[in-house]
Amino acid sequence: MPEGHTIHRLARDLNRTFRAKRVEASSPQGRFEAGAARLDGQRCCEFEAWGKHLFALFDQGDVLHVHLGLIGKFRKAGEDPVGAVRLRLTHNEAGSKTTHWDLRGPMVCTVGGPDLVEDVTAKLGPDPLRKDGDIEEFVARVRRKRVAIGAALLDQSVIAGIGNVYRAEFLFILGIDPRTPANQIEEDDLRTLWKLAVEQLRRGVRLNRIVTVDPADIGAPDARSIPNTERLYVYKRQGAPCRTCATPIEEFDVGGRKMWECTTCQ
DNA sequence: TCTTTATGGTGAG
DNA sequence: TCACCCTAAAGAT
Repeated sequence: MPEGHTIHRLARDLNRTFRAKRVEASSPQGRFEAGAARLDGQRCCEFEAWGKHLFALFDQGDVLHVHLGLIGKFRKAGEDPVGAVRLRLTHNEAGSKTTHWDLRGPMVCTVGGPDLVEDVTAKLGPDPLRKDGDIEEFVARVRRKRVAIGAALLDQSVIAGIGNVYRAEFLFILGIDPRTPANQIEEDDLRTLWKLAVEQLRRGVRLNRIVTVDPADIGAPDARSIPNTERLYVYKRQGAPCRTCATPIEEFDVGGRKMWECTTCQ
């Protein structure tokens, strides 16, 4: 379930276990044996996220780079590895409980040197969840794009961390047709879009799930209490009535991925 | 118990 | 544009 909020939440949770700690690394599945052996026994400085990319920095300069892709998972696990565990990280220290984190099905899992973070992030746009995420950089990058705004929002070199759910939801909330050429959107509207991304992704990190619906819209006391079936405005809701105007939500393709919109509100 | 689908991205053609 | 990667939840049977 990985859009940017998932990766930032993972970095936060992994830091709680591993920051400034010695790490045991292994590859029960065997596909990452050399990399795990290289990291085994090293001290982790910290985990860091940029968009959908996760890094672990080690004190000798080594860097672990993980990208979950569509189906990857990185979770706390029990004593015995289950299934194809690419990488297991363990914190095992006298005086504290042994903790395992298991990585399965990642699109990327590699180890490199100190330049790895820079090499990867040089290709990425600003990340609305990072302190260095720059709104003007976002505006400039979008305005260089002639593709539809719905495609531009999925382009990680324009804005890092947005996926197929958030792009559909943001464009609904702002009343923008996904097919509008990116370079035709007003700068003020792009700034509003960035601020919405900051606010929404922060909520995603806090709740550890994507909830874009305004609680007031459905009479809920707060975002946390919104049930999963009511947490989104348009994503995967084709045929269902728009929560604002009851027009049936439509599904079509934008930028090679499925998109949903309310043709009345957008 | 089975089949389908997915919040992603790359690389071949 | 499409096959592919190859996990696991959700849906179909």
